[in-house]
Amino acid sequence: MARYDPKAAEPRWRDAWTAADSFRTAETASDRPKYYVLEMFPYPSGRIHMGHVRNYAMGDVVARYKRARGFDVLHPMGWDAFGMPAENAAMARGVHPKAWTYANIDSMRTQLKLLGLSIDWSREFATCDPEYYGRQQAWFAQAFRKGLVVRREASVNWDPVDMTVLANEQVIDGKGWRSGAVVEKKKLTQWFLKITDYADALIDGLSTLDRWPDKVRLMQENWIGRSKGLKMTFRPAQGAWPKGFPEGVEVYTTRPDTLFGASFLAVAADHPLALALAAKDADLSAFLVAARAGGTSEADIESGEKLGRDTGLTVAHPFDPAIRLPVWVANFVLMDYGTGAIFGCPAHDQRDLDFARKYDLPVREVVLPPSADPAVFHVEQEAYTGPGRIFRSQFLDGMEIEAAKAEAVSRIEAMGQGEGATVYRLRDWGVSRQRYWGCPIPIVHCATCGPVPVPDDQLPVLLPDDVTFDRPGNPLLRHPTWRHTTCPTCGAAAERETDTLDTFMDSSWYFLRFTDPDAIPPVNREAANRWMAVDQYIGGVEHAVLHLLYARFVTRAMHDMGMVDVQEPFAGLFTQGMVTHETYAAQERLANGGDRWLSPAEIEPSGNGWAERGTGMHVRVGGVEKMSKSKANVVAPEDIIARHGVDAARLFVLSDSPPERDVQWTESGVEGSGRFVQRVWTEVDAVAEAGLTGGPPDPELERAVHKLVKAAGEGLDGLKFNAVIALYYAFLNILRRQREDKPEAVGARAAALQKLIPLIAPYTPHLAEEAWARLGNAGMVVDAPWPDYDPALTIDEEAILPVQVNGKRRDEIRVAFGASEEVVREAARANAVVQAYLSSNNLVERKIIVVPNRIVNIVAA
RNA sequence: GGGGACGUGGCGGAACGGUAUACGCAGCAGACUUAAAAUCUGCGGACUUCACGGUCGUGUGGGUUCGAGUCCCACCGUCCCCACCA
Repeated sequence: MARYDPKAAEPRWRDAWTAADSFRTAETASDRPKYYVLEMFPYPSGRIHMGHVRNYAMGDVVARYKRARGFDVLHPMGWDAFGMPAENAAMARGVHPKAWTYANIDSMRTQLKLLGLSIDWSREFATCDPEYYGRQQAWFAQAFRKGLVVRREASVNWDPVDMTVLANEQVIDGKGWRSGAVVEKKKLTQWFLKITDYADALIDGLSTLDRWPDKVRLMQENWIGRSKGLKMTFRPAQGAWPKGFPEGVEVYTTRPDTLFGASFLAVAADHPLALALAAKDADLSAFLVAARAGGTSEADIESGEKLGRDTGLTVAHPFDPAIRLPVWVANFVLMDYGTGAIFGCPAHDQRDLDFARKYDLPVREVVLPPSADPAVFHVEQEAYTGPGRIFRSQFLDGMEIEAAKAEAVSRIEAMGQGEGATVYRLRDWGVSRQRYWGCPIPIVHCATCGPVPVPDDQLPVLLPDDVTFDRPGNPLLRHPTWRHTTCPTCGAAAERETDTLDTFMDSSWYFLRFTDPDAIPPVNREAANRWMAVDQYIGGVEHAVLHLLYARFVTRAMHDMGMVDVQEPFAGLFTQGMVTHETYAAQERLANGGDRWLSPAEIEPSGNGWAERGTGMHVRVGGVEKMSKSKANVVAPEDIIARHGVDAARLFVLSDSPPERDVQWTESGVEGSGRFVQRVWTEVDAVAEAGLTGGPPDPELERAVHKLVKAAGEGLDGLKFNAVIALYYAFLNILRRQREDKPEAVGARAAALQKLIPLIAPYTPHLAEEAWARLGNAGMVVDAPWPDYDPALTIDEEAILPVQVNGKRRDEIRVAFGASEEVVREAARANAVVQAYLSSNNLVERKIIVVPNRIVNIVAA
């Protein structure tokens, strides 16, 4: 019997699919339903890694399955091709970012094609193609005209390594998401997309995304951070108030119910009042500098001391002007949230309490916990934030917290000193990047007309090729001629914007462009209506509040600009886990004391451990971690494919763990997947050798295959790839046993295999084609429909029911499937083991619970 | 500090509230082979029993239920997200 040779068969079938153009998207809409499968498109680093294999294998299984199920499938691929690494390569090696990027795309495309993915490559594009970014510029210009794009000076996150601004979402724990450098605050004039205009829509839209993980929806909701409260003004009472503050200070609070507990006001170090006072107060000025220096990393907050300065000013309490509150500047008040000022209620807010204890400010309890004694209740070092009734608060006394909030808000509103307000944590999306390798912002700055969007007939604004990277900073800014142009409106000499767009802009609408990559407008509305929304989007959870939030925003913005009809781009989202591997450290350490990590290729088995290949030195096995160059625990997809075939690799990354969890790559595991491939071939080859027909029927095998078809489809609908593969293994065990027990039942096994092969085709498509041909089928399995099943054959004739007494299994009985409760009850009563157990323990039957076809429980006492 | 997820054999994991540990990996024993590889067969929760069997077992402690890995409460542990957000 011949072994299956993946190395020979796999390229042959890839060529056959290409020759037949099997994955070309249906050009025109049919009466078949549509299905849009998309995996997050890759950054063209130059090499694919196992994470790509897993991501694209999942998408490919879904795409091939839906195709077999009769859907018109759109399954495209492209490249998220702008970004810093191309410029870094230019600076390090003198290669042009464009040449570097396109060369990487070429080699990555070659590698990706080895995976045998059912992708329509005719729709491929890169975001650095002028045909793509030019259309992005058209959208941006239109958004500018609609007022969705604004330019303003703002305090921004500055990455000193990449020398560019970062959006809030791109700062992770105080560091740049790509460079890892500690981010600085800078005042710069920047372009912003007004994502905050969509804060409510983006939160409310989440409730329609019922095929998204709850976790991602929650993360987005928290990121947008909607809170309802009161914005109100405290009027000046005493002190030398600087000019410009006749009304006093406006604060934001979510606890207007605790207004009578106020003991101070605090403004941020960047607050206009603090700045005005500091202008004439050197001591305060020094304090502001120190307060701004405090970081926002975890350690800073943990150890961060509450610091403040009394301004000497006081304000009047709105409900009782006799009460005067001092105004402080405090380091823990943030300028860019709410109004940059708060009233402090130490008894019911931990930060305010810490501050009050430090500076000896009054602590006045106004919320009485249930069943607490008002005469005794005192807050010491822990603020009380739980439920209760208001006391010591005049007209609010006796109210529950929510009622008191409502009452306080309406009184303040009636007094004209404020109003109920909703504030958000979300900030506008700063999209200016001071970099070369990105989409030029299509704006011209004119001395008389101001910023003017470039008209559509002058797009794209092309990136110049002749740029230099010999100095840090933005090459566009120092290009001798590029930025000099004329104003599109008045024709006078003018300058181009030299900032480029955040690359997250590029990935915020590419899924729309895939529906018609050659469209003249950014999006072909008809094509988008046919294909959108993406039915199944698959990618890493690390984009939960980056890409996925931006893409939702841009799609909604395009909708409101009349460009598309969809509002939510991704109807179904799946966040897959990473590929991990054990780590191996050499016995001796590096000079700096760090571990010298060894790659899996550098070690060999030794005793019951590992030794370094060549030296034989003992190897320490470290933790299981995400594959990374720094830990050397990377296996290259090309090597795996060369050794085991791509089908085994695809199968393994899907089989060994649930798809949302990390999967640990092991050599023995992928060998197991290789065995699966061989075992399928063994069964196919055996029936083919025997002539594919003849012999007795095999009802047991037939039932098993109908059950399998049902379960495999249901499992795939739920993306339970690992569970489905386990069923295939179990079925192979049955098939092998039947072949040994009833070798003559060739026709029955051939029939079973005719159903099995299309089931495995989404996972191991090359093997499936080879087997399909060997089974005598004319066409390719890629064009074969998903098998159907007879529901009557998915149930057994006989049911084996465990019999429990008081919840403990004592024996089992066999009854006809679907037998009535009465029949089951009598059979259980008649069971000898049960009778013996009851009588020897002096138990009498009280009740019998029958779960049809499942279990019987005799309740006895 | 706030929010969320998850704890099941040696390992990855499976299990509509209904026989816990399917399937895979590793391991042990055996068959085939001169031998090895490959392949195939069998055995693998703990304690106890010659055996049939019995008792205990899904992080810990309670609860709901005829019945709990699954639902509820508390705790312990691990991981993820957010974070002086008023």
